[in-house]
Amino acid sequence: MTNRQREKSEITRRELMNSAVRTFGERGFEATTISEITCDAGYAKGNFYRYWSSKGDIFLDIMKQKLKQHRDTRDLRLSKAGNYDEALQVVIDFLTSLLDDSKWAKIFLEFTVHAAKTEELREKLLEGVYRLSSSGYADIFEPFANTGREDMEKLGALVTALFEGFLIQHKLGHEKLTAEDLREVIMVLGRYYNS
Amino acid sequence: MTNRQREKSEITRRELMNSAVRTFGERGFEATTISEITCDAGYAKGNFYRYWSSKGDIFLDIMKQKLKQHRDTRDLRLSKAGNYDEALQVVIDFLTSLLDDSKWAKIFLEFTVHAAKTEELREKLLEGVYRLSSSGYADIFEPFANTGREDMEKLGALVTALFEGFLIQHKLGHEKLTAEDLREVIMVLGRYYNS
DNA sequence: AATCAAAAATGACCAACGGTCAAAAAATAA
DNA sequence: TTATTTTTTGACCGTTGGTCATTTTTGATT
Repeated sequence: MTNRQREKSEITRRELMNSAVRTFGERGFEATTISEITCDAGYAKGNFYRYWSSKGDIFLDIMKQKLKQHRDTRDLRLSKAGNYDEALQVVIDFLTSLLDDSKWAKIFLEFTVHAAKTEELREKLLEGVYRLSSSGYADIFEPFANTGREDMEKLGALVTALFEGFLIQHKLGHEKLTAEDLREVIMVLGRYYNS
Repeated sequence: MTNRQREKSEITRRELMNSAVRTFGERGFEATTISEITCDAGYAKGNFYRYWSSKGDIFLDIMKQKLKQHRDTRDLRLSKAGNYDEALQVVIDFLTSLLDDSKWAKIFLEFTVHAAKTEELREKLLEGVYRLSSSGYADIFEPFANTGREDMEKLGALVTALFEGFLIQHKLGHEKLTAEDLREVIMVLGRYYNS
């Protein structure tokens, strides 16, 4: 395989990926079809499977990529945090930044529940790169916390649960809870689990 | 239509319904097919649509029925509650009883996320018979609460969000949070929103 | 018992999906 | 020009939810 060939493959891959991001973003995970992705990019359906093994496979790629952006911003700000309350603020801002892209947050949720049905996808999702993990949160809080790691992991899991439950309600069009409410409750829980 | 005919229809409906409950319970919402439901009951596929208009339609029936059982138990106990803390306990026990049937709780969640994609199903789900609604919780807490209805509705929405976020984690096989943790957090939030 | 209309049940059929794969097209090496 | 490898194609497969013209069963009427 020459450089020129590798380049062509790389271009095709990128074209398909861009088309996938656009289409998933417009129509969600389940409603998006492989044909849509490939035809929009100017290719035939079969070509998709040279680059990804399934619809879930490419979505994991997208998810990892999008989450990384948010996390990088968060980690930068986190390096400047000096105490527990500031770390809590950074985490809350991180969640808020996910919510600002609420279309994608909802699509992630749709995919998460879909993935729970498939052994392979479920395992990948638990790896941590793809999800808000409780141990990830624990790593963030532990340096500043008064209580033990166990409590911080629980706090992390609770924050994730609240966030995803919040998303379900917004997916259904039930908007009783605001992002501000979420922030407030996480502060309350954050203090509770650090005392 | 004679009585005998109505009876026969009623029997068929019940047979299909039983088959559906069994199959949904074994294989979840998406994985269950209409053919499975009808063939297991000894009928052809087409007959299903004489009784329900879609797969989602029959599932709503099942959901309503199962939720009603839990709610009836809850309301009975609620009538004996004398103060805010006791009402909170009853609500927590209600959620725990849903969790004890965790297989179905997860299937409800699967369906909820599925329904969010369909205009018709989404609207029905918001009606309240099919879901833990924030106004329903507010009705429960309001008579005993120090704070206003707005706060109680927020508390209700938060409890639902926590519960469903908890379910997502368990669907993925991530069991950092226990039912006991859930209980504890709801107590914390319950006190916070009543002060 | 024979006839007929209404109700109940059937299953072939449809369009759509994710995914497969042998074969064609394009690019490279000889 | 020819041979080989890489890239792309699109017909095809099995499966699904849902439709509907047709058949079977039922019960009333003569």
